[in-house]
Amino acid sequence: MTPRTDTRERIVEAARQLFHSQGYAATGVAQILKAADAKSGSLYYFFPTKEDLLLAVLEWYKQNLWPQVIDPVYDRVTDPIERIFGVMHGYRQMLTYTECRQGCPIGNLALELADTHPAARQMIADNFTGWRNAIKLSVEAAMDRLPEDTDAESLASFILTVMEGGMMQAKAYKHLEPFETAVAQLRDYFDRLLADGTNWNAPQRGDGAEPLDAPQVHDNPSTADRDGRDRAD
Amino acid sequence: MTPRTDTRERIVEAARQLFHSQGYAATGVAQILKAADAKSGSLYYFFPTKEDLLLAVLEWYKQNLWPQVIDPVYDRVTDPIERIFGVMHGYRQMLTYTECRQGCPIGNLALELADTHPAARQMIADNFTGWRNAIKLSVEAAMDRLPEDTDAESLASFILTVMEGGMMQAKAYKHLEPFETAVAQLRDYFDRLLADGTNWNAPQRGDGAEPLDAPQVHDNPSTADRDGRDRAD
DNA sequence: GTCTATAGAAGGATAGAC
DNA sequence: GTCTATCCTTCTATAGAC
Repeated sequence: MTPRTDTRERIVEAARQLFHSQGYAATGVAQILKAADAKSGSLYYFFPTKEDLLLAVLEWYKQNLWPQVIDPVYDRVTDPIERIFGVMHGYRQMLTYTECRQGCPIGNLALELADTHPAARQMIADNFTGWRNAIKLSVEAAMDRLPEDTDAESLASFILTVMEGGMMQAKAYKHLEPFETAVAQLRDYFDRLLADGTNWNAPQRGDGAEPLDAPQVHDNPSTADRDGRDRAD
Repeated sequence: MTPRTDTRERIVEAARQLFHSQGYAATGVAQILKAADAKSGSLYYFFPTKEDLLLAVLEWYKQNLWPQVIDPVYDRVTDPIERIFGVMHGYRQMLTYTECRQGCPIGNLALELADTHPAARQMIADNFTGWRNAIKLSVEAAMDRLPEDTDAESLASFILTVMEGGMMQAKAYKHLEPFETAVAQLRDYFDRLLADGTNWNAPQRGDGAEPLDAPQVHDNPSTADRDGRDRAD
């Protein structure tokens, strides 16, 4: 047999996708092996237990936060406030592609495993911290437009809160609306924070800080999906 | 044997607690039976499948939202804004009692099961809708102090978003701080909404609408847990 | 590193007596 | 309605050849 050098990665990738769409406990090792086209001998050669495979998946998410989630947005958008909403827009697009299935992989695993799998809980917390730090960079970059007593850490944490809470409801309702609403309310909050920003010499929105090729990044609250249809399927 | 008349309820209650602390897939029928002191014959007499038991648990949560969550707060607090933060405070207390374990039972089940168990997903959505409607009542009661274009439904949905996102992070970090932060930021948002409220003839906070016996309901943002210790265990 | 085969426990669910 | 006994599947993990 030609020995494949990517077996470990294929197993991690298959596990990652299955954990995301079905959850950890509901995904059997046999199912992962089938999806990865591998045999149990290979899996247990790389990972002592299923939980170690889970930790590798969580490590993958940690490593891929910037290349997969942050960079694509921060490369297109320069204005710090719009970078934040650009990241939210990225999740919105994911919800659209998946018809609101799956949601946030870290959030899913957090609620399923935090109480029963201590090592996984720590990795999940690390993932949240990484995300919050990425957003915090943008909050800090916008500090000159925000109220003087703004705590960048708290505001970044709140943005994570809104993202996770919005994704959860979108998944529960199988509808984009609750997520759109959450983002629109967060935008309203930011508008009020910016209106209260005391440093009027700092650059404002629309002064060229926001590139022209990223208009789709701005979620317009007034055009949020409000067609009145029932949120159920 | 003395036939017990509460067997069904004991099974539902045991399942409810175990699903809350371990998740649905991770909880075995045998474990439920042991906790409920019942035998499989009884369980399958009342419930055709484990999933039907899950639906009964979700029905229980629906029935108990007002008596267990809303009424205890609304009975103590009359000011509509403080009622909202009183409900948040109730969850804060639960997090304290459980040392940030468990979190929101509905949120947990939402992320674990929404994609794979359609009937459960619908019940979960119904639970969210019930919660949102309860909060919406208070938002509507405060409309005369909020900006004219406030959408009570959206704001109530956003409050649910903040609650769920905050609980998730508290569970992931095993620390109250992210929840406190979320509530403090939501309070800040409300303060800004109220400051923008145009109807200055409407009753304001501190005019007696808020009862004196409920001072503990107000989460003071400036006293939020900020001891700087690492959020891990 | 990967294969086949399988151990050994736990999973959900059923049958039939009482 | 509740009991015991058990069926059959699936689970995680291991053993040992290659």
